[in-house]
Amino acid sequence: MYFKFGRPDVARRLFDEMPQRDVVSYNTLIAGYSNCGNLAAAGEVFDGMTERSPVSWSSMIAGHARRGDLVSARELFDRVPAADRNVVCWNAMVSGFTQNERFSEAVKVFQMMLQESRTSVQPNEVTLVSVLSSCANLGALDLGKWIDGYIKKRRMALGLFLGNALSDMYAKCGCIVEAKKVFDRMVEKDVISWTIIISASAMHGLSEEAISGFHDMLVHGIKPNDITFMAILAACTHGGMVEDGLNYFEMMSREFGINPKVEHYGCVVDLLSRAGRLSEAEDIINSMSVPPNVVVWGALLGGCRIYKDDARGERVVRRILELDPEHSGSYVYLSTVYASFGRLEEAAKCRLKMRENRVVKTPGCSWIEVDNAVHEFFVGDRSHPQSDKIYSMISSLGPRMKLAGYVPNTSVVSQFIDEEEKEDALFMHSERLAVAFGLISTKEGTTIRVVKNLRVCTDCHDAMKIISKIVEREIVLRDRSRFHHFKEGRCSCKDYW
DNA sequence: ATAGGGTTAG
Repeated sequence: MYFKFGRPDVARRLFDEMPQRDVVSYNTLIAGYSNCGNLAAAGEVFDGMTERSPVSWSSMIAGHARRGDLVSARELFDRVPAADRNVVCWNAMVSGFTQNERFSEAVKVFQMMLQESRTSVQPNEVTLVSVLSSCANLGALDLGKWIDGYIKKRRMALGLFLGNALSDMYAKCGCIVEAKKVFDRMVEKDVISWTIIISASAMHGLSEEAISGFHDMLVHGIKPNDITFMAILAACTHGGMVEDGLNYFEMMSREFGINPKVEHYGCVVDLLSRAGRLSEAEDIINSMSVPPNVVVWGALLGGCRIYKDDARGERVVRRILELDPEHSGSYVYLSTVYASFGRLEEAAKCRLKMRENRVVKTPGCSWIEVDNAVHEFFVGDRSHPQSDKIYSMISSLGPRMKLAGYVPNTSVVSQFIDEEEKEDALFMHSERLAVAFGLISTKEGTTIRVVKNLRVCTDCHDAMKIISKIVEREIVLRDRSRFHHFKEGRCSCKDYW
C-alpha cells in the first residue's frame, strides 16, 4: 500500500520490522521497487533471496522492460529456472518489446514461446493482446489472422482487451471490414472499442462512417474521451470536412467537458491549414490555452507549403526553430522559400547550417510481410538478399509506367518539400522497394500490403497509382497517418492527404 | 496475498 502512495521508504521500514518474512513479502517489495522504477533496490532485494518464486522473476523482468532495458530483461529471462518460466515471464518479455516499440522482436519472442508451448506454457489472453498490438504496428496481417484462428480454435472469449486488440489489429492492417466484424462479435464494448472503429474509418478516409460511428456511440450511452475526439478530428481532416471538424472541436469542451490538449489543437490547425484557411489556423495557435509545440506549428507550415504562403511560412519556420533547433523539415522548407525568392546565397547558408547542426532526418523505411516474415527496406537499400531481382523489377516497370502516363515529379521544389529530400531522390524510396519485392514474391493478383514509417511523397503516390493499374494488383499502403488503397490507377484518398 | 495487457495528430 505504501508503494501505491509513493512512499517506498515507509514500505521498506515495515518490511524490515516484520518479525517473519516469506517469499511473498520479498516479492511485494521487489514489485514495489520495480513499479516505481528503482531497479537497483529491487535487484538488491532479489539478489538477497535464498528462495525465489516465478513472481520474483517476472517482477524483475517487467521492471527492467518497463524502463526500456530489454538487455537486462533478457539476461534475467535467460536465467529463470525452467520450472519457473511460466506464462507471465514470457508475457513480460513480449509486452516489454511491444511497449518499447520493438515490435518485430516481440513477434520473435512470441514465436519462441509457441515452440516451447507444446510442452510447457501456452499463450494466454495477455500474451495475445501484446502480440496483436505488435502485429497492428507492423501491419503483420498473416500473423494477426493466425492469432484470430488460434483464438477461435481454443474457444477463447472475446473480452474487452482481446476483442479490442484483435479489432485494432485488423483495422491497422487495412482490413476495416474484419475490424468491424470483430467489433460486432464483442458482447461488451467500451469507449476504446468505439474509438478503434472511429479511428479506423478515419485512417481509411471514410469520414462519413467515422461520424456515424461517433453518433452510434453516443446513442449506446458511451461517453467519448479525448482520444475519441482525436479520431473524429482526424476523420474530418482526411475528408476535408472543415466545418464539421470545427463543430466537434467546440463540442468537445462545451458538451463533454474535455479540455483540448496540444494534440487536439494540432488536429484543428491541420484541418484549417490543409483547407487553405491559414490565417484562422494561425489565430488559433496564438489563442491556445496550452503552449503550442513543433507539431502544431508544423501543421501550419504544411499549409504554407501547399498554398505557397511564403511570408507566413518564413515566420512559422522561425517559431519552429526556436522550439526545436534541429527540426529538419524547417531547414529544408526555409531554403526552398529563399530559393523561390531567388535568394540563393541564403538558401545555401541554410543548408550549411543544417549540416553544421547535424540535423538528422528519420530515414524512410517500409516493410512488407511475406510468408510470415517481415521484410524491411530503407531508402536506396541494397541489403536484401533478393536485391538484384527487386531492382530489375523496378527498372522493368519504368518504361511501362511511362507508357501509361507516369511523369516522374523531379521539380526542385518537390524534392525539397518531401520528407525524404533531394539526395534521396537519387535513390529509390523505400515503399517502391517493398512493393517491388511484393511483386516478385507473391502470387499474381494478390493484394500487396506495405507499411511505411513516414508519409508517402507525391511522386511515389503517383507511381503507386500507375503500378496498381499496369500490374493489375491492389496496393494497400499504410503511411504514418493513414491508408492509401491503390486500385486500377486510383487512390482511395482521392489525392487529398 | 506478490507478476504480465487494448485506443491518440503530424
